[in-house]
Parts: sequence; C-alpha cells; structure tokens
Amino acid sequence: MPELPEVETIVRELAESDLIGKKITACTVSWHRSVEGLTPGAFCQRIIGQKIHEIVRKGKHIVLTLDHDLLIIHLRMTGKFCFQTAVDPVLKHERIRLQFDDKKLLIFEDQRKFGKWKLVEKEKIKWDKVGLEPLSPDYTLEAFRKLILKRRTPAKAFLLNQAFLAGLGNIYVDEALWESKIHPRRSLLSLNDQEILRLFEAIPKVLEKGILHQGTTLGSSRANYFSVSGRRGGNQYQLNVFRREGQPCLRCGNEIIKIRVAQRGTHVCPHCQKIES
DNA sequence: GTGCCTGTTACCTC
DNA sequence: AGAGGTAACAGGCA
Repeated sequence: MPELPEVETIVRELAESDLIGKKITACTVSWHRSVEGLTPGAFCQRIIGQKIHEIVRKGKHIVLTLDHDLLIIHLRMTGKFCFQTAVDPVLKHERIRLQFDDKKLLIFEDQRKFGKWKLVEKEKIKWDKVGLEPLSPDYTLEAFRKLILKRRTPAKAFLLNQAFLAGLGNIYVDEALWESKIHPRRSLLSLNDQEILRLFEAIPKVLEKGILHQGTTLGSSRANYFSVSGRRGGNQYQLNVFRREGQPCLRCGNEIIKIRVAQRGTHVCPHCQKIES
C-alpha cells in the first residue's frame, strides 16, 4: 500500500507531531513477527529509555533516530500509525505500541502483518538495498541513465526494484509509465534518449503530485492508506491509469486495459503505450 | 462457501 | 544478473 508519497506524508506528520525529544517509557509487542531480528522482550528492553531525535524517510522506510539506535519501520502493505491514549481500547490489528513520557501512545496497526520494525545501531546501518532517491539532488539524468544502461529488464520490473530507484510501487510505476508513454513490458535496452528523458522527468512528477495530494487511498476499508491523523489521501482522484481499466484514456480516449507484468496487475493505454516503439 | 485479488518484499531456484 | 515462483497474511469481492 504505502509508496513514497504515502510514507512521506506519514513522516511529515510524525515529524511535526510533538514526538521529537520525547522519551519512550513503555513498549508492547502484540505480534512478535512485526519485530525483525529481536525477540519482543529484547526489542522492548532495548528501545525503552531512548529518546526520539529525528524522523525521516529513506525510500519507503521510516527512520527514527534514537539515542543509540535507528528505528527502521517498513509499512509494507497495510501498516499504519495512529495516536491513542491509555484509556482507548486495543485496536483490532494493533501490533506494536510505544508509550512516551507525556503518556501519549503511538500505535502501529497492520492488518496483513507484513510490516516490520527493526533496531539498528547507528554505526552499523547499511542502505545497500535502497537505491537512488527520485526526489533528491542525486537524481540526475546521468545517474538515471547509468541505472538503465545495458539492462534488458522490462521497464516496470526495473521501476519496482527498490535497489535501483527507491520509493516507487505499483501505483506510481503505472502512472509514470503512462505519463512517459512507455509500455511496461518494454526492455530498457529498447528505450531511446527521448523516452529515457520522458521517464526521468515523469517519475518525480507523479511522486510530487502524490505528495501534494497527501497520498493515494484507493478503497474505503481500513486496510487502505490513512495518515497518522486518520486522514484519507486525495491522489486517487488524480490518477491517470491506475485502476482505470475499461475507462477512456485521459489523453487519447482509447480504453485503458489491465495486463500482468512482473507478476503485478498493470494498467496501460494500448494506444499511448505501444510495445514496439 | 470458493477462489481470486490486493498497494510489498525476501528468499529460493533456474 | 535477472526472471519467475512462493511465502509471509487478512479480508474484500464476484
């Protein structure tokens, strides 16, 4: 569920909440596999007493700088946060709760239980599986071309791979490919300079639009994306292809179709995004 | 009820 | 190196 724009929205809300400078005074893990690498007991023992100094996004990861460790959280499909007070009931899909020195509770909910929290000593952190950040100054046409160079992988598989580019998921990949008029099955080798430039420009464009609209919330169920304050995103009303199968392409009027690429549901305009270039 | 689908990623084999 | 399959899970939907 949450891709870069949704994670960014959450991180901004967390960073602007009053968590910075707060000390963790209690911790409850109610699903042991939400914690990676440590038993729930060891995890709680290590995190209690540490203060939160900074909250940032790295690809789709949420990174909280504590006194000694980095707390790295990946929401995967259905992870979300909310604030509660001690008198509120335990939520149905609650997996982890942190209590702070002001008695406030940060709750981690995760219906499908794929989300992960881990503690890593600051000096030992490695980000080798997190690729180029499309919204950073490092994102240049040269850097982008270097990633594409000599690869024969389909464009969609490439964009989904976090080790190359960090932060794109199924929604924004389909949007970026539609925007740049590239078929998701096109081999990177087949892309000409003009197409590479269009793709290079489309990626930050669709991500920034997603952030501007505070993320994409597709359905109405609680399994969907909600910000920390419980707000829905608005980007679902701005999508050009994703989940628009059977509807007219907003650029040419032809019908959007849904196919399967890299084992993922994939939305394309067969007229704008031709497989042969 | 049954079977298929879902926004993610790690891990395995080929 | 890269592709394809499966698994981790719960629930919505036809």
